Amino acid sequence: MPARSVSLRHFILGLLTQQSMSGYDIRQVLRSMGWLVGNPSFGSLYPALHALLEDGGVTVDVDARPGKPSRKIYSITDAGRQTFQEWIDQPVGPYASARAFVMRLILADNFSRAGLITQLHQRRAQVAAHCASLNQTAAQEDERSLGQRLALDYGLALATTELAWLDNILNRLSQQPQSMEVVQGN
Amino acid sequence: MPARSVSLRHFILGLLTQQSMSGYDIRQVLRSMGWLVGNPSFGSLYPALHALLEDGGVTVDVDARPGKPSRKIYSITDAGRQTFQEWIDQPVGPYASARAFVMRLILADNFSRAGLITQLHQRRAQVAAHCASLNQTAAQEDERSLGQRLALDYGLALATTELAWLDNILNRLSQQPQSMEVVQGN
DNA sequence: CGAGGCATGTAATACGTTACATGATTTC
DNA sequence: GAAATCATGTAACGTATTACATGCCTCG
Repeated sequence: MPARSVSLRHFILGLLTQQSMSGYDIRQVLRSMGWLVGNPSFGSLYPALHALLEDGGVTVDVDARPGKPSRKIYSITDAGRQTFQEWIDQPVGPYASARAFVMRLILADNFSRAGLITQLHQRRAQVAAHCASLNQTAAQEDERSLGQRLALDYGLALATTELAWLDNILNRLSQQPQSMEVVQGN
Repeated sequence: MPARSVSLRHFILGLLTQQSMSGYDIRQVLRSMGWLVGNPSFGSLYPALHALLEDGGVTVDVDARPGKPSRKIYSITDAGRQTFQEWIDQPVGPYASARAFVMRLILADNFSRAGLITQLHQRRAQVAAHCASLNQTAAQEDERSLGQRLALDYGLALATTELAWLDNILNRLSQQPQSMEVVQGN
């Protein structure tokens, strides 16, 4: 019973809670996010879907369109929903990458509002810890190569921005607890 | 002849160009960078070193310290240096993650100054492209979930910061072409 | 004397990428 | 008519994670 990270499978489930779609569609969504979630190839996408099928997390409907290549539309089952909920409810590990966080962000609609806020707080704590650790490393008076100094500076710049962003969103969320249009201002 | 990314092996080689060290030491360096380069476990570190040994990229010296556990100090060979140079000279792929970039940054000392600037420019171009792609996605008037809007906003915030950071460093590098203390001003 | 750090390793497993394979349709 | 897009899939390969296994030293 290994505590798997296995994000792709769960991510697919998350997308399917919002809408039934084909493997190809899923890839389009992923692509539209650019780098953010990586560019999973079909070689990982289709096997993931097949695995989900076997586990009973999804069902297929073949959409045979005369003339055009037929599509396989995957829909999530109740079991799939439950699996997904269990996954998303558990806190992200302390070393979660930005990518893992973004994936959860994209599926934020599947959180309760409170769940979303919890996720954001957890991320905040982790980024803050990362920041502190970088600062600590930077403060050491070891000889350090130019590259290492650059990398530390880079990491701190990004982490600082992320903290500010998180605070910003958390503020908006607590100020306008009913609005869904948190990101509308620009 | 697959164009491998195989970063860990090359990254180890890069570290060894700066100093001979043991597997444990390498892990310490990695740890000191926090998230930036991930936390490769020994399960990947040691096999990587063994593989490098077989390929003749490194040599070992056993440092038997009476009383204490003996350490295996790895040193890079000429062949290893060459392998590393070839790797680092080739441009990063268009989908290189921040992690891949940071790894190259840390090894920046192994670039010529011109090489470093080239790397930074390449990264700049890629981040700019990513940024543009996110903006394009954001501009589409599709219905979009809260999560997707949040993720796009997040990605843009980070990408924008990264662009600014890159410009900043590139400026300093071109203004003070001889100084190594580019990151000294905090 | 127990916890945690130092120091090395192996084996099972699962995961993703790359390349390969197919075939129809739309666009230039 | 060639190239790109839609649409699905398989197989080989390499790689990382996890868990396991060992042993000594130091600090509290």
